[in-house]
Amino acid sequence: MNSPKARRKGAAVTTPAVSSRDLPHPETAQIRLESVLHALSDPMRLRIVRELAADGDELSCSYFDLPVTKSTTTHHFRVLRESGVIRQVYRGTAKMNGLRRDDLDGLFPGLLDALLDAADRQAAQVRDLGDG
Amino acid sequence: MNSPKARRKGAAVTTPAVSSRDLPHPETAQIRLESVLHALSDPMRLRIVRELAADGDELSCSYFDLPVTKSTTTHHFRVLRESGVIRQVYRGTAKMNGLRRDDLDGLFPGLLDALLDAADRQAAQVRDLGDG
DNA sequence: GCCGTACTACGATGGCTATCGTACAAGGCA
DNA sequence: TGCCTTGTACGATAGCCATCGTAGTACGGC
Repeated sequence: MNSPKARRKGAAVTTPAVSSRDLPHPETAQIRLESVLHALSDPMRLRIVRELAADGDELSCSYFDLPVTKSTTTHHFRVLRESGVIRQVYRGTAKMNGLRRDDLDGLFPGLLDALLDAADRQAAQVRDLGDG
Repeated sequence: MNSPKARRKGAAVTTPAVSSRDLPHPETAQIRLESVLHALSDPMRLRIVRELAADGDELSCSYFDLPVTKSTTTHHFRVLRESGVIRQVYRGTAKMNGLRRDDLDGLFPGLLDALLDAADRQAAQVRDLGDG
C-alpha cells in the first residue's frame, strides 16, 4: 500500500523512487528475528522459501503453483519481503523473488541453513509416513 | 483444557493419567517445524526460551518476571508446551519448565542452537544501539 | 481444618491475518 | 492501438491470538 498506488493519489513519495515501480525492503540492520520466524511459520511461505533456496537464484511469482489464489500469493510474498526474508524486484511484467541469503547469514549465521535443513528433514519424514 | 477440569466433569480420560495432574505434550515425532517457529515468533515466548536455555535446566513459571499478567504467562507457556518446545511438569505447587533440547536436536539438528545464537546476536545489537 | 502461594480455566476484547473475489495497472506483443 | 499476461489494490470475512480480569483449583504449611 505504499508506492504504486500512492503516486496516483498525488501523495508525496518520501523515498526517492529510482524506478517507477520499486518496492520497500527493510534494511539489513532492521530485520527482526521474530518477524523472520513469523514469516516462516506459515506453511505456504515456508514452501516458497524452500523452493527459492532449492532453485538457487531468482524466481518469478508465477513460477510457484500454490493452492491459493493470486491475491493470497501476493500477500505471502509481501510478508516475506517486509520481514526481510526475500528481495523482490520487477523485471518487465514479472516480479522476481530472491532469498536475502547474504543479509540473513550476516545477521544470523547458520540460521537460514538450519531452518532449511529442518524443513527438508520434516518434508522427508512426512514423505516416509505417506509411503507407509 | 484437557485433563485437569475434565475429570471433575466426569468425562472419560482417554490418556492414562499417571498422576492426578499431568499435561499433554506432543510426541517428538509429532513436533512440527511451523509450530515451533510460530511459538518462537512471539517476543515474550522467545524471551522465555532464551532464559530457559541460559539457566540450563528447569525453571518454575514464577521465576520469570514478564511484563504481562499471570493469565497471559500461562497462555505463553502452554503454547510453548503444545508446540513441543518445552516440557512442563508439576512439582508441588510449582510448575517446572524445561527445554526439550534433546528432542529438538534429534528432529532438527542445529536449529535450536542457531535460533538461540540468532536471538543472542539480536539482543546484543539492540543493546549496543541503546547504549549509543 | 484453614490459609497462602502457584497456577488454571473461562469469557471478553481488540487486533492481526489468511483467504477470497473483483476491479485495475504495467509491460510486452501482434 | 488493443490484447494478454502478470501482478496489485481494495474490501470483506472468518478465524486465530495476545491480552486482561475474575473466579476457582491444587498443593504445602500452620
